[in-house]
Amino acid sequence: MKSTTEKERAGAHPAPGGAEQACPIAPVLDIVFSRWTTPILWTLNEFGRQRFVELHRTIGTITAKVLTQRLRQLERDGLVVRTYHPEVPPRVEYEISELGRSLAPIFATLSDWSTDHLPLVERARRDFDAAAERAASHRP
Amino acid sequence: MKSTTEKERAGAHPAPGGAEQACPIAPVLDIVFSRWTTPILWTLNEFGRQRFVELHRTIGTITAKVLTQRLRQLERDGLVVRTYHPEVPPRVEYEISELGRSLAPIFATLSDWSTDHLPLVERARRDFDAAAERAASHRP
DNA sequence: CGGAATCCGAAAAGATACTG
DNA sequence: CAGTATCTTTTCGGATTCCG
Repeated sequence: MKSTTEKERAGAHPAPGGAEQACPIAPVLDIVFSRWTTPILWTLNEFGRQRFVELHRTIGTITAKVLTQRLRQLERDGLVVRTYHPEVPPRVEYEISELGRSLAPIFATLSDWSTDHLPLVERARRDFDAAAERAASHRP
Repeated sequence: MKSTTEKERAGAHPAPGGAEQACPIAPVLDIVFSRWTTPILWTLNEFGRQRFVELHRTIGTITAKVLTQRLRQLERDGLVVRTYHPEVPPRVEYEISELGRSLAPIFATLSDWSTDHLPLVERARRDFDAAAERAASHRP
């Protein structure tokens, strides 16, 4: 048995479900597009090397525990490089790797899509909710 | 109070946390890159209009409940169009919308990245695990 | 057939306290 | 400073049942 908590090891990925057969990009989701991995990668890609606290403050709402977990996973997947400086007080710096930098165009495309189409999504939501509201009032 | 289950309404999105400030593409994650939304969108984009059971079989492992939930969300966000045919037995068809189709280039880019870099990720994982293994054996 | 309602277990995330 | 350990809370997906 290892000393680390078995359930929270960096390698404990969710589940190799069956959607992977039907959708070729499903594996990428677990690697890049989890709740916090994308903001982390985006921040490191945008602002360059940062130490733990800086990263923590930049992202803002994430807890230190979750930040550590996600950073470990990203380090294991080779998207982030962790550098430990054995000083007092200790200093740890994170930077995006070459492999991680290869995601930059995807982030850029996503950002463009966001500015172009996000308003349409919000519009669609309002329409949908309004229609549902009207339908509900017709049969109480 | 509405008649639908409050907790499971299509509009019940997770949480407008604070990561949205730091990362401009965070909002897109909840819309497009949830566990099942991507396979659903990809399938509809690839194979065209399908009815509920077809979609269910194509994706394979998803349960009907979750498929319904995600389809509702996608419909609300305007990425998917639902067509109800009042017949016996009832027939419902889903197809990707114009807005949903605008995601196609992103999916293509992601697919390319996957084939190019996924092996490197797996390689990095093996290296990381091997290094961790060696480090662990040095201090038992 | 295409759902909706309900109950349930696993997993992620959050909060807090503590350490080298 | 940079985590780890532990506990609690929230969320998600799965299984089952029932209905028009």
